[in-house]
Amino acid sequence: MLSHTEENYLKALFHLTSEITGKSEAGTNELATTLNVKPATANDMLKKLKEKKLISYEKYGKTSLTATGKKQAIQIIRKHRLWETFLYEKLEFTWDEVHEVAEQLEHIQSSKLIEKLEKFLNYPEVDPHGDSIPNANGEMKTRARKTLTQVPVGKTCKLVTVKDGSASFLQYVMKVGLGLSSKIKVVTRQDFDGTMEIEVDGKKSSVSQKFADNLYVV
Amino acid sequence: MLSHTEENYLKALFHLTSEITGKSEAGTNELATTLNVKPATANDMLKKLKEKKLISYEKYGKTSLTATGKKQAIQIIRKHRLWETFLYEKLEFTWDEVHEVAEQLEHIQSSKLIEKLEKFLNYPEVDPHGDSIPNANGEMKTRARKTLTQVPVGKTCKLVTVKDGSASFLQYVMKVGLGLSSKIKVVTRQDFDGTMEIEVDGKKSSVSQKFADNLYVV
DNA sequence: TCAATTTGTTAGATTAACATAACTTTATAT
DNA sequence: ATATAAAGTTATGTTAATCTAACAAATTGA
Repeated sequence: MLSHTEENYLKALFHLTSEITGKSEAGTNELATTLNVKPATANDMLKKLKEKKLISYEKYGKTSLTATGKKQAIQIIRKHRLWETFLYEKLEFTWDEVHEVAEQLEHIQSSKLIEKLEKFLNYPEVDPHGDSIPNANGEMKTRARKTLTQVPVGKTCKLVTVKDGSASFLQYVMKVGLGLSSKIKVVTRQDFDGTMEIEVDGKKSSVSQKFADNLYVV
Repeated sequence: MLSHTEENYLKALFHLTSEITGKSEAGTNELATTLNVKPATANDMLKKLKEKKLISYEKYGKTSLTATGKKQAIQIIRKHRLWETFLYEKLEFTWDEVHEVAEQLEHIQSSKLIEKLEKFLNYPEVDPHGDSIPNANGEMKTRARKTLTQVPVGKTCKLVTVKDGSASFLQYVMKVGLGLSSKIKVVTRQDFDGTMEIEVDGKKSSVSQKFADNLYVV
């Protein structure tokens, strides 16, 4: 049985070494920063997690999760995302409120609880941020999050979430007629600077690449 | 902000000094026993809680909650009971499974969460064990509780809750075919030792007085 | 009433998770 | 190539929550 703190280290390591970041190892300082602790503290924990065979770590080297460690990390992420889905869908939390509470709920120890919760939510595959939810075996549809920038001309996609959640950006998004689950058709794209023409509910708009990079779609 | 441990002490003190137990103070050893710690450990915590003005405590004396401490304890109990209701009603947990998981969930810190959960459950007044759920202001309907022992022969009553909530007792209760809201008919009672014959869903069982004393009914 | 039992307290250790300060190793930049 | 910066480590200390062992106070029962 892992402590809350140990679980948080595994989760942080998983995120720091995912496909999205592109890296397969993380540094001690980097890890300490993401967990808001001092490097010395992280160093202590790395030794402990190595002892438990959850990470590969050598003095002055980079750290990565072992197969076992990764498995455990995925289970925590599974719980986190299921709770986020619960908060969003059943308790009327907004997308920006779910994370903080899910950070606490993910540490509740009860396999029955998480299985029943998953069933109650009707086996969702994606959380409110559009991240896919691993199943009980840790298998995860790697629908790696895609931004609007990656959608080919002529195709239509659905808005899942935004990367930058600032009020100013959200207002801009709404001005273009977009909301959660909006269908977006990519009409044209300039090779020069990535500026795109998109169509939402029959309404055409021109948006910059920076804008498109901030929209996650499926 | 209280630690999980501090919250558990307040909760234990509340239960040890409730109307049901009849007492208004608790001893150090008694408290230690219910929390599964050594008296020395409880003693340290009592000093700390006194410092925080959550309990009244004097060296070699008995302990009781202050108004502030009681208020906090009730909020924890409110959370516990709402989570139990959620597990029972929404996640298909059985009667005897809810407590253990609720012990963990009750420590989640988020007033929004508990308000939304209460709304989602449609403002329940009673948890799956029949204990009333305090509202956001800490107000609680104190229903006069009657035990099965007090029901006259020939009468039928409804099971509301149990006095001893241990898993082993709850399993025994279920074995007799009893569940929340079960109708119980008292068929016979021996004057000698109080042993009763009862009927639940047409099924007859013989139960001891001790057993009957543990069942609250209306 | 006073010796025995129960109850409560103190002192001193331990463990997990953090910190600071001083140090060592590795990376980098001209 | 090597001085400097960045990254990582070690030693030491703190706090919260636990323990054991020894001691002190309060209760009780003959």
